[in-house]
Amino acid sequence: MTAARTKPKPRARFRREAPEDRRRQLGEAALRCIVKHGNAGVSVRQIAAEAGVTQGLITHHFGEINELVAYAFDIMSDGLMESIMKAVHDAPPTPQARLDAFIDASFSPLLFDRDVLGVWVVFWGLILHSPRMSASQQREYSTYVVTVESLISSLAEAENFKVGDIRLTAMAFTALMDGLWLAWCLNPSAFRPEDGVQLCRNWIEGLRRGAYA
Amino acid sequence: MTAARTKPKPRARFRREAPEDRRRQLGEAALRCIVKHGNAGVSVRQIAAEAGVTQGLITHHFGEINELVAYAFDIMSDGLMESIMKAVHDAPPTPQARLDAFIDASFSPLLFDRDVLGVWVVFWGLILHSPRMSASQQREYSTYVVTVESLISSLAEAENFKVGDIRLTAMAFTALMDGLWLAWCLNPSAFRPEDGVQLCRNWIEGLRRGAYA
DNA sequence: AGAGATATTATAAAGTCGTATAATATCTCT
DNA sequence: AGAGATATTATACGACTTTATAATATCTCT
Repeated sequence: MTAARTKPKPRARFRREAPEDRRRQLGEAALRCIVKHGNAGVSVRQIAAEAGVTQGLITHHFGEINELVAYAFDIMSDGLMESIMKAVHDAPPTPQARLDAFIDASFSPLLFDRDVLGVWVVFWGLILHSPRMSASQQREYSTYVVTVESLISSLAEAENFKVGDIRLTAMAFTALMDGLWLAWCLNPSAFRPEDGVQLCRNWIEGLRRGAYA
Repeated sequence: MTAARTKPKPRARFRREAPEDRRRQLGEAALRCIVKHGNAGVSVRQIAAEAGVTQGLITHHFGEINELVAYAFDIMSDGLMESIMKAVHDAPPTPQARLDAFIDASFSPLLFDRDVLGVWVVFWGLILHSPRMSASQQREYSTYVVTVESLISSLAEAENFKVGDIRLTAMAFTALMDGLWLAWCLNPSAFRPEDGVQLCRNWIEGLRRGAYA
């Protein structure tokens, strides 16, 4: 035999990175894959390719792929929450201005985005079938609602109107915003983001007029 | 050769059915698979097994699997819409009673159901990536909003209050209900269905008080 | 500079996926 | 009752999936 029958493929060069860095890279690659292909993007091979590494690395860092996806969810929800909170923080310190900033940020192109919903829809699907994902979602939802509660009750105090059950009311407002987000992303020609902002303001106006007392 | 090397498997007996019947059977089998396994349930083999037929039948009746899924979406949305409209139709013919019936039906166990949301989440994921699915969704959403518009404007007329943009307002109410549905299904301990009904009534109360004029 | 730790690659195994093909059983119609 | 139409089965193929394994390159530390 003149030529080697087995050609030992030359091993690719690679950088060795800290586990936490690599985990984050993989998580972000996962998000990009989900944006591009939806549920079909949740695949060890695709994510590894997107991150520019081999598949074994995912097994090594996360064990099973579900763990990676749950981690990606945490990255994503932390990021969104952070950008909203930044907007609130940067607003003038009046209850009205802070609530407006919250609404505006929610309907800004950063959040009010088909790609973002695409990722969330995939997560919702997993949450319904995985306790691990469900736990992450409950944490996320809870902190979100608490924030809304606080914004609303500050406004109520400042303007001296009554709200019956603050927690339920905050969940209603959250639901309204999520519902508008969903409807617009599924069908962007239905209304404009500004219309969504206005509808939220109308809801607040109902609150002022005592509809939730 | 004494024994036959190839054992020709005896062909299974089967009933030959009208195409429209078979299509519906396959569509309903698809829905059951999606309920059971979420996105993972969308599979030619699984659906065929669920329907008790072989895979080729799906190709034969639908060409590609996406077509079957779109058909399943139509079955499902028609069914839900029909059950809501029945409730409205059975209510006393006053605007208030009809709107209440609409709300109550939306929060009844038939609709306010994790399994139902599970199916919709899968559909949403497909809608975002498939023009075919998107077309079906737009039809569905449009008829839904028109219904809400009609219920709201009847009430406004009867009680003599003003609504600025009926269409946008109807979309807000739709969004609120969808958002509550989503939140509750993802986390059923967050609130009770009755709370959801109350929050919708509060929204209507805001409408009455002119918050959307 | 050399050794130990481990992050990373390469590769294989077993299974599922969607679609295409040809054979055939079932039904309808005359 | 027999023939034609077609709904249905069985099977094959190639691409993709997840997970497991052993070999190895890279880095850190002394």
